[in-house]
Amino acid sequence: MESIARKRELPKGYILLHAGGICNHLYFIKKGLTRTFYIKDGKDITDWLSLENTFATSVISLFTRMPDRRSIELLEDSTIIEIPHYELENLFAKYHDLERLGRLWSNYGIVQLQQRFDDLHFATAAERYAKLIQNNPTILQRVALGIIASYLGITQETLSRIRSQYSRPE
Amino acid sequence: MESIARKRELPKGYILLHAGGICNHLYFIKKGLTRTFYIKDGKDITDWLSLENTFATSVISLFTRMPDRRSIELLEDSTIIEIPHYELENLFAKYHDLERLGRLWSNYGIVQLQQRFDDLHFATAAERYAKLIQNNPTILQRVALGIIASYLGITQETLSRIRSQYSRPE
DNA sequence: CTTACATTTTGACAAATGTCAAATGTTGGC
DNA sequence: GCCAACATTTGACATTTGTCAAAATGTAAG
Repeated sequence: MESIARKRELPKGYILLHAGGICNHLYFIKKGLTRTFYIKDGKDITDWLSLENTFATSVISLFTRMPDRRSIELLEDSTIIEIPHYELENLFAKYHDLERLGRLWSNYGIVQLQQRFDDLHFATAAERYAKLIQNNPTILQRVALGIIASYLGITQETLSRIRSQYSRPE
Repeated sequence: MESIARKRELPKGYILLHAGGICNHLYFIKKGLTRTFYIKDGKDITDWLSLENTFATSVISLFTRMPDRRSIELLEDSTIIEIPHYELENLFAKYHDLERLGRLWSNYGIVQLQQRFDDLHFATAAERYAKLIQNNPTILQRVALGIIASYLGITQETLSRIRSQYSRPE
């Protein structure tokens, strides 16, 4: 297995994936924190945050083998296990049980994405913020507010105002 | 194969999946059109539209085996191929090649969902509408505006106003 | 300790979208 | 053709969120 996955210790700010490229790896975050982001109309949009023991990648690029606008950046010094796309595919082709694991992993990804989709679809900014800190109380200590705001689909100023409501209940 | 999947001719308005239940089927829409929807704060929210030759299901419920708030309703008389969850799993367990197909289908689902997620994340209502009619010019003739609006994450009145802008360019 | 820089908050105002009600348009029996 | 039921548009106004600028706060290096 050591020939397939590669462990890397990388510093805060390191770019795992550059925008406009094809994503050839699945990244497992052993320690640390990444954000997946892209630039739209000059604005920096954070698409996803991956904490320790979760995966990061551009799913669109990994699965379609086409370029994607997303980049992945380390927000802290991190330990990353990177697994090349072709190694995964080889394993899946060779071992039925691993293919099953791959399928279940994809299904789990759909469920997570669907839940975030639902939030964005018809939840208010305040509801989304409440859910985030409930599911992830430590995130505020680790990620700048501007990034959190963009992750939630709002501006930093709006998030700041939601927070000030929060602390002094009417 | 005929013992696994079941073909059904069903009328407009038929409910394929009831809210609060566990979704035990993957539905392939051979002919017709379905919407997946749920009620939030008394409002009817259309989550997904499945045209012919695509699938409909509650992915959350199908994959987690837990109840979900979503229902699936036929918007036209339709021909549905329904495949029970356990038949799928049996096939996947038996045939590695089918498991691969299942995995690739899930990956394709992620890509689609990611694209809709991106739209909702930081595209304006007008951008989302433009994309929908570009990808699916016939949808307006087949689906009521209120449903389209909710699918796009806006109210019917806002959609109506976006449309009137559209027809007379400034 | 203090300067320099980045982050967060606040203010004033603009733009986008929602709400509710009424008017208009469309469709399918009878 | 006419009516009833339903779908769509329009109007007036409220609410939410965004924009831009400035002030306040936090943080790290010398």
